[in-house]
Amino acid sequence: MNDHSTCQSCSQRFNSVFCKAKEEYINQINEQKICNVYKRGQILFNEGSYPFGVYCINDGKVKLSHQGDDGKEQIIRLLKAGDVLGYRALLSGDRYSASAVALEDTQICFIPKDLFVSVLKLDPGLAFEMMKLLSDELHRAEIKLTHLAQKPIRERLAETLLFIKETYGFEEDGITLNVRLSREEIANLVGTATESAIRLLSEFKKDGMVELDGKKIKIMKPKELIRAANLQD
Amino acid sequence: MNDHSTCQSCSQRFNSVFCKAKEEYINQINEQKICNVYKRGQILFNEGSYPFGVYCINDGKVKLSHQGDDGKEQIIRLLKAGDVLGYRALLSGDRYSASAVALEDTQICFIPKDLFVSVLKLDPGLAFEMMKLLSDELHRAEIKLTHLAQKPIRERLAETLLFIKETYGFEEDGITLNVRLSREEIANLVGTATESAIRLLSEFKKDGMVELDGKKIKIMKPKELIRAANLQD
DNA sequence: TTTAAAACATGATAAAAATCATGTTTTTGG
DNA sequence: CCAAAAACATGATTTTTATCATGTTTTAAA
Repeated sequence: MNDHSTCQSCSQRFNSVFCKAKEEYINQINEQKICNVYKRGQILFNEGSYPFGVYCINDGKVKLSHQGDDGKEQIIRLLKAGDVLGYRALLSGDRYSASAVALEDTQICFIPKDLFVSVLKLDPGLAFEMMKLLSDELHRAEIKLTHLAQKPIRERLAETLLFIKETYGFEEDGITLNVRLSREEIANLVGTATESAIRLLSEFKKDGMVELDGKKIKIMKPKELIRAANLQD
Repeated sequence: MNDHSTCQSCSQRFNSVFCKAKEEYINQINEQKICNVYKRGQILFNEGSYPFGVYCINDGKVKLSHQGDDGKEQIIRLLKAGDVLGYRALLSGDRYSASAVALEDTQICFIPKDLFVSVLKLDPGLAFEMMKLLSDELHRAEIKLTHLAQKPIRERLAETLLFIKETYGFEEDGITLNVRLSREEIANLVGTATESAIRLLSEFKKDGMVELDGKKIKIMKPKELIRAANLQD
């Protein structure tokens, strides 16, 4: 568990969008921040409600998901220590368009809206990092959008497993994905029916690319998985 | 055709991301901007090349599209007068991840990278508007992503027609979409095969929702089209 | 203006993916 | 620890969508 008693000493400080922010503003943020622990499954905020600030993950994992028109969940982002969330709605002046739920017990600091916005206007370093973050997210979303439109589910599942690896890495053994997601959540990340995700995971297992032990997924043949994802870029 | 002899007097100035930028910086931009006319079909920039600045549309229409892994185009944005493009790659420090092509004869000003970035760092008004723009684009991309994953093609086509209407509006008659897109382009906007887009447009015509005259598309029953799009949000 | 190419249209077929059905296993709350 | 619920798994079926094939119309260049 990381030290997050103060923002100044926070282990994630230079691993976050605040990396270039001036000491002076970090101190201000430190004074107004509110730290909290969210249990697995707890909701940080709900689609449709108003943002009162941004959330900064100190330790843990969070999923961000849209509710589709028919009620089906679409997971649009996976977040980890150092990641910030809740800024999209805040900057657009909207309600939240997605819900955030802790995937495991998670420590999160909350920074009030007014403070965040005022610092953003005063500190070009933070503002620029924020723009970079938004640009990167936009890029990721556009790539995903293209793949959803053009790639078959098998390739998208392989890509999703690689994406989970990129985001959360492996456990100590170096092959087990370091997060516990249900098959349904994997399907909602891929953008497919739960049964299809289950079926294809079984196929991947039969092909020896992965090993499945409940929610533990081991990547046995990363190169073949990359091939199965059929990534050009 | 709009006056774009100077940025100060540009008809799109307060209709763009520069609306809150300080006069002083607008003057600087005015001195370094380069105006150009692109003919229909001409390329502004190509996926994979490096950004040297941002483009500001004074008059005309532009499409922004990804090349999918198998070479299939995916149109990710439609742009019009007042819109800026090329900022995503520039802010991320990447190459362009999409290509921009003029959909009709289009007047565009080019603002060099160094100037744009320095003004962005000096002018919080511009920076904040930029963040808003990025946030709105991210929102749009995430909604589209969810719909691609969850909605049938018929609904997505209806939604796309409504989106085209929102973006480019109608001709003087108040019912004809004010842009000429090929069936293939419409398909690449919806994220489907060209034949499917053609087939469903014919269906919409049979249902009396639209009228088709070559590339001219008339929206006859907007309310039914909204219903066909099955939009909850 | 003519003519070749591109775009459009539509039917037939094939492939992909969702849904439905059913049984098994794992989780979880009392 | 046990029972109920949830999650997982897999086969069968249906629906959706893409692909293939072919003919027509439009567009654009010589």
